[in-house]
Amino acid sequence: MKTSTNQGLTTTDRTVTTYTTVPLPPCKVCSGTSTGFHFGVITCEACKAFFRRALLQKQNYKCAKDDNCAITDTRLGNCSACRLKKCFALGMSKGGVRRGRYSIALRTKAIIEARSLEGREIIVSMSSSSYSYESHKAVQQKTKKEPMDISDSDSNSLLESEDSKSPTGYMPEEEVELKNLIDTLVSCQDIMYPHIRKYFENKESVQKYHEQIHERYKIKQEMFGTENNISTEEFQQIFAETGLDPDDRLTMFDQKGRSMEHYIQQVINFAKVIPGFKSINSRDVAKLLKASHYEFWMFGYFQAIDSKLQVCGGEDLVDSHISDMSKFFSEDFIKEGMKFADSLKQLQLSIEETALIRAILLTFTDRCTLDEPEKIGNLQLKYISCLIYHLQTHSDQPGKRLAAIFDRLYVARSLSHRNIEVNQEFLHSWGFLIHEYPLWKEMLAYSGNE
Amino acid sequence: MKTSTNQGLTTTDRTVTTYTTVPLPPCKVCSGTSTGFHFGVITCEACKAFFRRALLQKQNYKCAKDDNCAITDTRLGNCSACRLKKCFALGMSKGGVRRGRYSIALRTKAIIEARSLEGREIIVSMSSSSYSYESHKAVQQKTKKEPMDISDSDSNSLLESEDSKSPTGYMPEEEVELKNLIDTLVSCQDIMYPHIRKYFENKESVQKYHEQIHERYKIKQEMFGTENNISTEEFQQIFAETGLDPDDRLTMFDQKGRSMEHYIQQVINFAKVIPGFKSINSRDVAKLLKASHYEFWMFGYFQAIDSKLQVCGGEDLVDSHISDMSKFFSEDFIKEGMKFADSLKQLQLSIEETALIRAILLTFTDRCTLDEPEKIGNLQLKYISCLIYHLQTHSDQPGKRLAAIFDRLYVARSLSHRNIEVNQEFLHSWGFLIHEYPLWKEMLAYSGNE
DNA sequence: GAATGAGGTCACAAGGTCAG
DNA sequence: CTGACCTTGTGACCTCATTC
Ligand SMILES: [Zn+2]
Ligand SMILES: [Zn+2]
Ligand SMILES: [Zn+2]
Ligand SMILES: [Zn+2]
Repeated sequence: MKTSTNQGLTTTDRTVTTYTTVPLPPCKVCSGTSTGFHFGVITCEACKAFFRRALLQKQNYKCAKDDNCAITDTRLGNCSACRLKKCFALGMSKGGVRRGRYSIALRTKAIIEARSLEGREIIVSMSSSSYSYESHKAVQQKTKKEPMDISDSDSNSLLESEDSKSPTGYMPEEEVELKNLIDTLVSCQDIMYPHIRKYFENKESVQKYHEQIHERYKIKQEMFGTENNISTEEFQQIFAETGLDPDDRLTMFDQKGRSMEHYIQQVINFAKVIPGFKSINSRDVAKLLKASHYEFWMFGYFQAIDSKLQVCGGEDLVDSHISDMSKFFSEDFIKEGMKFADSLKQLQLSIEETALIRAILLTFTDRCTLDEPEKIGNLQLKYISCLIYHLQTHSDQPGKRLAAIFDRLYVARSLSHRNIEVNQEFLHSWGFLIHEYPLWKEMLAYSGNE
Repeated sequence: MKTSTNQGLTTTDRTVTTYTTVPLPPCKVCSGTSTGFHFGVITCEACKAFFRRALLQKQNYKCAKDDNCAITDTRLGNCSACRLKKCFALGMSKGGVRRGRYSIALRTKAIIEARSLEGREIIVSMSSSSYSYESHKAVQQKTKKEPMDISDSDSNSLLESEDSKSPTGYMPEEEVELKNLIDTLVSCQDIMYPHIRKYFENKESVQKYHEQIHERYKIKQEMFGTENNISTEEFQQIFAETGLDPDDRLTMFDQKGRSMEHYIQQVINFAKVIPGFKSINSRDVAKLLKASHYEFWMFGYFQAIDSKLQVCGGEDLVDSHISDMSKFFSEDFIKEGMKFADSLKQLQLSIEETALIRAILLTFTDRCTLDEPEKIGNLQLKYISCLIYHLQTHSDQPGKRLAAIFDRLYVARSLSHRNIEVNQEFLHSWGFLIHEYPLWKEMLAYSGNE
């Protein structure tokens, strides 16, 4: 009969993103149109064939130039030696490659991780400890064996999407499981950060609160003028010589310090409590918490930021205007953060989404060297599955929304990197006061790996 | 045996196999039998080797005559100097040549473009802006960065056909995408030109309509005789002297003018709405619309023409007999158009094919100088993919049909060139009345390149 | 049944060869 | 020198095992 479906023209149209999943980034080797993971890396059909051929018949390619030719779209001539070199540098290899269908969650996770690796070929190739490939290389389930594993047993099969609809009351076990996990995460968040829910449920009062902060700032401004612009150096000199606190900077520091100590304590408690984290060794937990600090805060408190009024505050935060914050941190960076918070607001995240996202961003395995990367990777997979399930049942465009969320996650990571630098500067200037706030200090001192 | 396995095309038997694409035109240099693209141009083996050799050992050929010898498909007697010159004039060059296999759509596009260049060597070589080689030379998209591109993605307009999935329910994503694009194009056409569909669905009533027009013409003819043959000059003289409209010419002009204004407005709206066009800058859009005007109309309204009765008309057109039209345009040209319309009718184009063809002919990048030729080229590739897909699923001889369609497109382009000249004459004679119809005026004023 | 990636096939265009 | 034919790297498309 008709059959005859799939054929021709597949590749030409892959350029356009598919709606149901996170979009595939371009070929890591040549920037052409990618068609999935090949030998462990997202590449185009051409680079895939090239690499396969290279493995097959060990051609001794020689670069005619300096071994650093750019590999662009290879439809035009390219240096084969450098192309192959780049393939290896990106981690392409024959072994441990995944086969068969991906669950949506796994696929999403793999792509996100690949994206977060952008422009890091060399590092990876040098360090040779490529955790980051875990997810699409030999993700394999050893699971089975282990008796322990995560709150919710094994069953890493996960939703399957597809049916998922349950208007009739009945609900498959897996769905129940995911639903429970979501509820639990939200509850944990509610318990540890009871105020966060208010940002979702009382947006008007939050708005008023922000206006008040702004009001107070204006009054202060009128009383004392705008000449608060004492530089960090000037301030420290005055303080050293006179012991005075000319612009309440120290008071603010202490406020912030106390607030952060409490906040961080709750982060730790959150991690202790949420499903799956209990079984992770504490060294890894500590690393994960430190590495995701900025993002974890941002996705919890983006609604506490008002980029128009340039204020930030809430019942569980230190209220402050950007002019206060910039006494400690780079104003540019603060503004970037505010802009980012704005973009999150536009997404209109729900509290469930927020809790799930925060769980996901806690469990990126490629932020640092971990003792149990697979375990944590599987955990993240679970959270991603929950998010996908939640979107499928609560959004009319789940694929698009998922992509949008992961796009934000991606951007947040780059901000997070900036934050580490900013924190270094902060510590340099204010480290002499930090000893009273050990948790904060530890958080600030995190500089990348360990 | 049977086993329906799929090839590039339908699989009646396995005999078909061959990728019946558009036939390859003869060698651009010597008119011999071509063997594909060589150094960017469709040539024969001989010319390919000749050009390669010429690049290798830079012989200084000298023409014994006047540097304009004809190059023929003979083994001996070709002037090497002129042959090489012609090679260069046609755009042959070593750089940026495609490697590897072609996708069906790309190959089709490349050949079509090559054909449309016939007899234009010199122009191309002078302008040195050889857009037309884009498709087989470094077509590729740098895309990557752009949030980009084309079609579906948001589908912010129009029905978008949500379901659209055919009887059997499931369908691979890529196919769904192509199908959606086709549906969307058809819908756009339906919305902007609601009457076009009637030409497809009520051929009998169209036929009757045409007969009525002819009837009226005959009646008028009997009443007033056939001596309406006042020439343009005579008419204008009478009009200038008396202000009279002896043969209703001015009334017809106004009718036509109003009709065209509306039609062109719908062309613009069509372009605003169809997937992919939204992201093209308006300067390019304007150029494309103007350059394809004639063809776009023809492929939309060929069924409104009856070459036997020599009439043209429909609900959204100005009904007229050839004797009316020839008051404004060259009768020869009108007859050519009618003949062409007839050939289109014989093809029995479906409404989907029509919509796709119209999208394709809007996006030829070699009609004029464009700001974003690659983008538009990629867009056209998309439309061509859709057409190929549609033919594969709806025609029993997709390859043949594709070739036939592109053959018509090719002929249409030459008519389009004639049309530009005809329009110049028209403007010359009737420009003094055109100011009330600014869109029409702009369309008519188009003379090739901006 | 649907999706995915390894491996395979062969269309395609350079570049080379060698009788004419 | 010419051009039919061959060799080679390439990449679009297909098949199939695997996994969900
Ligand atoms: Zn590539
Ligand atoms: Zn090189
Ligand atoms: Zn030739
Ligand atoms: Zn000559």
